[in-house]
Amino acid sequence: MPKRVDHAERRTEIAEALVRVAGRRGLHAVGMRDVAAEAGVSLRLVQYYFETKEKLLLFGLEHLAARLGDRVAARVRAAGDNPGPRAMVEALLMAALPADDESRTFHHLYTSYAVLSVNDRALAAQPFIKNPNAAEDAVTETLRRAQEVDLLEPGLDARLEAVSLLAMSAGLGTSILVGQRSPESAAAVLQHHLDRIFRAHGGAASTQKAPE
Amino acid sequence: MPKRVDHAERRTEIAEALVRVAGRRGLHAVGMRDVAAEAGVSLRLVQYYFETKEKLLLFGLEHLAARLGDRVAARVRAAGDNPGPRAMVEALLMAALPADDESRTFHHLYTSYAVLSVNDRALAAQPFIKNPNAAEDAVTETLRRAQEVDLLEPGLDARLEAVSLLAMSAGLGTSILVGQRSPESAAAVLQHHLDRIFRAHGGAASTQKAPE
DNA sequence: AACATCATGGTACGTTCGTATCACAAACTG
DNA sequence: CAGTTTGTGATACGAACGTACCATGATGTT
Repeated sequence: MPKRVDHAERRTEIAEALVRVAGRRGLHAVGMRDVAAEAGVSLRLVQYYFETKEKLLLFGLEHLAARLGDRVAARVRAAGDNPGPRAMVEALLMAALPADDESRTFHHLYTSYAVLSVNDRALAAQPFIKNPNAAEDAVTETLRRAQEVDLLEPGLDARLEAVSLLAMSAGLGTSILVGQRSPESAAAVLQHHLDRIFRAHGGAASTQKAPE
Repeated sequence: MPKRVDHAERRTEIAEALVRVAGRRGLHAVGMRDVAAEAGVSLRLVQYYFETKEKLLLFGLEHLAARLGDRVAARVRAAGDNPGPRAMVEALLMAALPADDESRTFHHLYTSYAVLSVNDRALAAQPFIKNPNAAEDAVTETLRRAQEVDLLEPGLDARLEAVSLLAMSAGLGTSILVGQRSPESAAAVLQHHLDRIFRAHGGAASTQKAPE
């Protein structure tokens, strides 16, 4: 049986098993044995590809962040081949809302990791500062470009608006997660705020009606 | 030694020990023995006053929510004997930001519980829907009163603004918690957004200095 | 004074968890 | 073909955890 095997691929499979089972039962309740069972391999194998649980968790977080990034990028791409600034920002923010099962899991686990990172130096490093900062920069840059072609209300501070939007999106995401708010109502709140920032004008391709 | 003892008081002491130790080491890492040690009692005692760990956690959450409520109320009261709507909203939102150690612990643990509540029906019930809804109602009501005396920019939807503000505050809180943003910068973002909603006018006692 | 009840301590039990160990077959290397 | 490396299984081990059990002194009641 033991043929040569691609470690990276194997690790990814196991990490995805981790994400699945953690999404179902909560990150705190996941053990090595659960991950092994979910991945359909033996406990020993999980140990073999990640020597320790902490390394598994760490890799799981990186994997999760990467997948989240992919997802956002896909949404932005899906907004059209040359999307306007508003459509782009909208896609980015909406992708971050836990609307479907997959993004719900993302949000749930990302928050779980965030909580762990408060007490675990190793988890804190990258994803909770670098990634949000990247998102902030991206939104800021998009807003700046919108400003240059006069698509924004005058007198706005692009970075400040970017931070506000992302904070709002994150906060709304959490309230969806705990069941306080529906995804639709959260999306409406975001739309409303975008309406306030972007100038209303005739024929743009962004504020259509009901998204999926 | 065994004299008659006030159970409620005892339970509160233990719950506060739970909050302290959980704030230090993370909720996931707290066991009965840790709580007992922190409270300076025996393991048996913790078992005696809360038969099961789940009940301890549940009570801890209730206690935390109540203390958080007290804290917000105190901040609002501290805003003056008859604070204007803006000062009131400001106090409420700022109190929710993890600026000092105590509110940092609040935010940390509240988020921990929120994550647990996704998979634990018993934890979900009250605090993550009822309390936020109450806050939302309070802010909405305050904004409505501000509208009546023409303190807001015209044409705003009070409830929508309240939701936006609270979501932003929550999102900023999390980013402070994970170390992405400073409390000062988060406060500035909130102030900026309040400036946009409330009409600028001469002598209010709220929007003092410069952001960043 | 006798007795029930309350508060508390100590400790044992069964489980689960992360990790380590032993064993072995397949695949590559020379 | 011999030998080393690599992938995989089964299982054992020690620690920690939540809970249960047993004991006992203090308090209140009759």
